[in-house]
Amino acid sequence: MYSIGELSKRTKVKVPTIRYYEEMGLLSEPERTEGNQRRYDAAGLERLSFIKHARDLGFSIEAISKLIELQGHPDRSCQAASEIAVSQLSDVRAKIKRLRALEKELVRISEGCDGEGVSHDCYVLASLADHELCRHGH
Amino acid sequence: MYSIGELSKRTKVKVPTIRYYEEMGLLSEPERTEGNQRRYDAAGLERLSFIKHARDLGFSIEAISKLIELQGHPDRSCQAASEIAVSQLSDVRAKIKRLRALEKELVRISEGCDGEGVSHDCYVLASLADHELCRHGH
DNA sequence: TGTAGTGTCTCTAGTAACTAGAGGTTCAAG
DNA sequence: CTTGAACCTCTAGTTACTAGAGACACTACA
Repeated sequence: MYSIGELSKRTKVKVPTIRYYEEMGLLSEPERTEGNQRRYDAAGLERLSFIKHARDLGFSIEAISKLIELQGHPDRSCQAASEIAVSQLSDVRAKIKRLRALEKELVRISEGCDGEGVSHDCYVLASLADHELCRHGH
Repeated sequence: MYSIGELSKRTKVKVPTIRYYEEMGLLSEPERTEGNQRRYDAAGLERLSFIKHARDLGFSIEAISKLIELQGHPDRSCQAASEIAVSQLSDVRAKIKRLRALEKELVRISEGCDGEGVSHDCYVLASLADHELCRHGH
């Protein structure tokens, strides 16, 4: 049996975050000692590792909830799981695309100013004030 | 003079967001009609456009505050502005890098499951449960 | 067995950048 | 002069946590 602190060390999830996951229903309520402290078993540790890994991959709490639901029904079709993963992937790709456009624009803006002039002539400020100066859509 | 709704249409910033920016100190308090409604002038419109553009580029409210500060002192060095832009750029690049790693991993995970099996054998679920299955660091 | 020190408990509030809604007032067109 | 859209303020909700207060529990050592 692990205390919440132990679990935290093993999974690298902070203690308050573990309690938060419990409140959100991602972790089921563990046993308690007589003194009301949480004690986790191996299943609790596994579950938390799953959550942590999914969060690291950017899955939302909601998505993780659904995935956990599925895990609990090993006989059910895993289409939903596949869909969640695919949607997460397209999410990530959309973000990358957008960030690349921003990157281009920021490079251009930064290059226009070496920081040695005076605010009045600053290309950074001018670029932000006037969208027309932008080369790429964003 | 523009009403808040007019300003909203011209800048594509939603009305409550404009009020929010005012509360955050990004926009100075505009004049009011006798009936207490906000009325903006050309300067207000320009300022809001600046904010909108910067937000679109991912600058934080805090960063924008600093940039506006600088705009108000045209004689001051623009080094700070340059630094803010550069830091925003490296932020964006870091995000892209991280998202690329996630993308790779998600592609791999998604490809392992066509959604036609059963949850018990699902590669998506297995991958999330076991970090060891991951090829790339994240 | 006593005690010190660390870990844990619950609860509230704060973070970023908004968004939504309630309940009431003002403006502008016809 | 009326009607309906736009506006006002205020509170609370969103996401995924994080921080802090004040109190209680556990463990190791003397």
